[in-house]
Amino acid sequence: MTKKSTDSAYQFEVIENQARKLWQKLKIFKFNPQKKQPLYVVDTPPPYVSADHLHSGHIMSYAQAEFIVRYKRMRGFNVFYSMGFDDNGLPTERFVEKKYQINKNKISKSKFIKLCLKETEIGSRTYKKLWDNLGISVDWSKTYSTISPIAQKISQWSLIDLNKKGGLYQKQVPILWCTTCRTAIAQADLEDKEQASKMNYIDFQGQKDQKLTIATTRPELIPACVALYVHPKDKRYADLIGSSATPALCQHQVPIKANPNVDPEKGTGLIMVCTWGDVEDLEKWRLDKLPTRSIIQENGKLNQLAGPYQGLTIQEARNKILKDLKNAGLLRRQEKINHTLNVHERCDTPMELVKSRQWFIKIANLQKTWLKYGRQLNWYPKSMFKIYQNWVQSLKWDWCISRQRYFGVPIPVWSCQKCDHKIFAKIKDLPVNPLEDPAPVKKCPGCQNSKLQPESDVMDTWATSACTPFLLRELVGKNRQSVYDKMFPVSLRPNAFEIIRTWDFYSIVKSHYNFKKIPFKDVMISGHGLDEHGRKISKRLGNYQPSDRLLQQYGADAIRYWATGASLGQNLRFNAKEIKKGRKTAIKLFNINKFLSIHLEELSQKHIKSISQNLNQNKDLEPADLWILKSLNQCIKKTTTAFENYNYAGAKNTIHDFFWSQFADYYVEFIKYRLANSRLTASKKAALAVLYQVFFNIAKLYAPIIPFITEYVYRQSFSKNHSCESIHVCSWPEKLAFSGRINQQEFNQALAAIDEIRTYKSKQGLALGKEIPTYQLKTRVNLTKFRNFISQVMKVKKLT
RNA sequence: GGGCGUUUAGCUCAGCUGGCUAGAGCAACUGGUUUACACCCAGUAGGUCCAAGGUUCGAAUCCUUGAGCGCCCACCA
Repeated sequence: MTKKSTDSAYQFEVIENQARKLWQKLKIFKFNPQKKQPLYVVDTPPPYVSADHLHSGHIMSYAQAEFIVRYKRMRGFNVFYSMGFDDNGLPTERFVEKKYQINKNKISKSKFIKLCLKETEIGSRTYKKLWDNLGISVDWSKTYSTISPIAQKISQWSLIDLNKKGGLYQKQVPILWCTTCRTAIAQADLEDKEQASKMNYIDFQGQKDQKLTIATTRPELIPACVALYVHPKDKRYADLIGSSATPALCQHQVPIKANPNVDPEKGTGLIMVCTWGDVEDLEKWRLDKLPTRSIIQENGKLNQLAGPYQGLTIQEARNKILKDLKNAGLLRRQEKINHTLNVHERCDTPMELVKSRQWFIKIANLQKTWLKYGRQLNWYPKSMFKIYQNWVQSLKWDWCISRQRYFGVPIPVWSCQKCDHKIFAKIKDLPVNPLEDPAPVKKCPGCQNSKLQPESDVMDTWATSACTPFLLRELVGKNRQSVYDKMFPVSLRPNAFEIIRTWDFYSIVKSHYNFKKIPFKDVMISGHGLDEHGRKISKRLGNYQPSDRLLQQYGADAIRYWATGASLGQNLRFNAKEIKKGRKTAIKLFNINKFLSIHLEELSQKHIKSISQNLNQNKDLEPADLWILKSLNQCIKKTTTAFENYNYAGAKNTIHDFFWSQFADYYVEFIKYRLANSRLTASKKAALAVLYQVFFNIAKLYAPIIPFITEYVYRQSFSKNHSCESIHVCSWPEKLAFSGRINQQEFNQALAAIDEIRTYKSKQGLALGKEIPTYQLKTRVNLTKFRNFISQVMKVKKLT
């Protein structure tokens, strides 16, 4: 008993460690495919292992989804909750390049891949530790990584199948290109970035020595100019249509054409079309079958067509040509402007259009299909469908899935060098790497040529992660056929809003081609974690605390509690006070548990057994008991509805109100005088039974949100009388049956009377427990019924 | 230019399909060792619910218009 001073205070380290060990030992979260209960399959976003700065935002979004997982588990679902890691593709490669200050082109492929694998190993360990500490209830025997053989196999299968269904093609076209990463990229990989630039007004040479002024922000593309355009009704230029011009500092001639899309108001009304400066150029080039003068190479440097600018980078060429134009007197004027550029989200490099041979999945002209699927999903919150819709409607390009990179899933194809016939790998051989493995046939089935070229490109990392809805069941295996079949489509896809246009959208694309089905039923979208000022958390700003330090400082329960602070889809500011509120809640539960156990200690096993029984036979319940039970039932109903709608924030608010304002601050105070009786009266027994039942249910309601302290409470006070190994596999609370009726309004008057006396004592500077001889109530209350109750609770000898 | 979200107490936010005097936590102030808890308890003060108009017996809540903030998309000659 000398240890009492340390034992009697709440120490989250001890409590949380105990719970972690218990869950591990009992394998509470292990998926059991043999269970009869309905399945609930969660398609958790596999985090990029290359994130080396985990912060409150990561904690927030994974915790929010996990509240639902724990709730569903208690609801009796057979929950499948696995964790994957997304470790292939550009994010990882960029991370490795930055960390080791290298460039993929200056290191051997095998060395580079080795480094990538090393970093992904480190990354996944970091994440696993964080998730364990946070109490993310994953079945760790069901993990995958997107570079693992099983993921490669499914990803390659999906692609081959998609090809059979006509969704795949290879083509040499101008494509979005990143000159830093030296790979093709997709529309979804672009990001907006505002940049200061200059609008340059430059004179081209017309046929009759006229000066034709064009405006451009990209003068380095002048050597790539293939035509000039005016609006057909623009009087200023009407006589030019059909003639030609010579771009500034160039020798070649370009035609002057008319197109109604040209806005006479913008610039000079005379525009240059280059191959290819932007999407507009591309359209006119296609439409009018213009010649190609492509000057930007894959490495971002200019080629021989650029003449004196050959070998320069885009920026160098821009500076030099502006200087030359100025010297030649062809630069009329410059205007400073701010414009938004499309940049590659991984490296901030402005996107270029470069002609290149790539693999595509057909998505661009199927908007209606994608919207149809989108409407079939249950979006939580509903408004997130709009983001999806918005994106689908803005699709311009087919999905370019080939990347000229190293660390990814290979495209499982060989091409005949003679007739370009495509030979796909055999399904039974997957996963394959065409660069290392033999082709499935010796000769081209088309022309009998024996020279087969292995594909060297890898896939966009999203092309693999988009397969997770049908990858998860592979972790269970086909020998569990009945479960395997039911695991797709999955029940829930939880993710942050910024990957709706990538992960969610691409998953729908894959699922459409491969199965003609929606990939998931419910989508739960989370917001962002922000810093305390509402700014986006970024490594560059350093405006965050590392997640492991947060956990050490506050404990997992407290931080999880904070994560309930944003309603679904909303951003959440970091707020240390809100975390402390979580800790206070844990402390309160800890202390009430202590209060309960002190009273349970006095009882015999037989009596404890009896108070853990149903209350519907108990004839001794008093008004306060009935009031709290009725209130608990309302709380259970409201909390359940909230969780059913993925509204963990509403659930928390409901439980919080009930627990603090009604249970802790009132009910526990109301029964103290009954418990103080040294004899085990019927009244005392009733109070203990209600205290026991209500507190048990509160612990269960809180369990999905603060799993550690609730597990502690369960082990301490309830597990002896209930068969569940852990509170997290106990059944979710349902409406309690009890005998007796209560007039809620009448009882509310008694509560008002108690408040009145509390205020009086407080204003008099009296302790609440101080006995006062007499008090005259102003509140109208049925005293014949409640005199004894009020005067006992408030220690008033004579109440009138 | 288009879309989405947001605006409620000093701060961070709840307020569902319109209905009793608009709530919580923190901060401030006053008081209190009360047999679970000083990591506590009780109380006090603090709000033209962004603005204007409309619907209604009644609006923080619904409609219209506008403003501020944040995000996404488009344009970037």
